[in-house]
Amino acid sequence: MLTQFTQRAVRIIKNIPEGRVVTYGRVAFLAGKPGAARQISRLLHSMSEKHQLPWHRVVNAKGKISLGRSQGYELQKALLESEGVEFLHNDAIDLKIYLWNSFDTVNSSDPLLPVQDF
DNA sequence: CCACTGACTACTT
DNA sequence: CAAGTAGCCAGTG
Repeated sequence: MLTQFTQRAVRIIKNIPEGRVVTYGRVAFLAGKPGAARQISRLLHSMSEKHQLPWHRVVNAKGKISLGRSQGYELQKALLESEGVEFLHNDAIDLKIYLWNSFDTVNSSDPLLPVQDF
């Protein structure tokens, strides 16, 4: 039996558009449990295959990939780059450009329009 | 029920 | 910037 939080998180992750990313904390926040970022990683670990989640579109708050080299770092980076996500010199993604807010697509003609943080 | 573990985060040194 | 700390809470045993 999955918790409501988990179900919401799964739905949110499945809605991340191609070429955009979200942070663990953001997913937790949108799922109703701010600060429960760690549960998202656990969720991805155990359910990404079963629910066909775009797990590679989830990165940490620094805009970096949290996977180790032996855990799929290269694969995640390759998948993101194939969707058009660009990495900076320090292997980080510019969240001002690629972070998906779930709200910024409504009135935006440009999907890459920078989102404001608050 | 208790203890422990995370692909995390924000805050403080 | 690096390192430490304290929250976080679903799974697992």
